[in-house]
Amino acid sequence: MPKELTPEIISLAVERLRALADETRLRIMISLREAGEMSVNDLAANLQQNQPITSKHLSVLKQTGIVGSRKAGTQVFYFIKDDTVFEVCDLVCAGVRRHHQALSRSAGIL
Amino acid sequence: MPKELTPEIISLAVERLRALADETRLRIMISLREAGEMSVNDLAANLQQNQPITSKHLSVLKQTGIVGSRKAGTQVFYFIKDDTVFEVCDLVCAGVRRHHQALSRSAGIL
DNA sequence: AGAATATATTCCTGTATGGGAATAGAGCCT
DNA sequence: AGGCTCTATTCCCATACAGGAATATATTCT
Repeated sequence: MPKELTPEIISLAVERLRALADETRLRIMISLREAGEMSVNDLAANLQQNQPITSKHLSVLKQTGIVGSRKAGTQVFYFIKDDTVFEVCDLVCAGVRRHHQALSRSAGIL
Repeated sequence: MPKELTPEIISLAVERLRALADETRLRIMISLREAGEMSVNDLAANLQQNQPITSKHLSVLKQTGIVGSRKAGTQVFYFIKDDTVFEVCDLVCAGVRRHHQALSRSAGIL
């Protein structure tokens, strides 16, 4: 845990966690991680989701500083701005796996 | 990112992120990290929150495997079960700080 | 058993939010 | 300018959820 855990930092951390705690947004992050950068339409197609919804989710991610954007003509390319979110995802997934396996074990025992 | 990112793992990761993405629950985690383990009432007092609310949040954290509990008489002591959440918090807070500082800098320039 | 304490659960309410549909805005092209 | 493509925004609806109050459950003690 960081040195100074002020209420403001806590609040911002919650905001960032909330931004990641959504399936569509997490899938956006996964796509961006793989592709480097993507336009809104490409992302929407990749997620099999509407363009407006994709755009809205991207704005949430951008607001918290997780992703950035680059304009190229009529398109807007989004990219991951803060690489630490990858480590966050890795850690969360690792924890999920452990918990999942523990549950499977106890279910097997029962 | 872990090797196999199945829909199930993604869904579980979202569930765990959601569990952390709440100010009260994050403060519970901070308290537990500092104290090792705490009873529900102690936590409620520490958070200056009702006992039922604290209990409800603890059940959310427990459901996702983030915390565990130990019964001692009429009391129930909760403790952190998955240490990776600390690293998650550290990473998120670090990212938040960077973003926050970047915003401060650009605000100073303007 | 009855009282007291500690925890969990239920019901209710207001708010926040994800998704859908329609629309507005921005930039390129002829 | 007009049309076209891409993106952002708005409105609406249904759902989820945090918080509060009251209550139920469990355990210890006399």
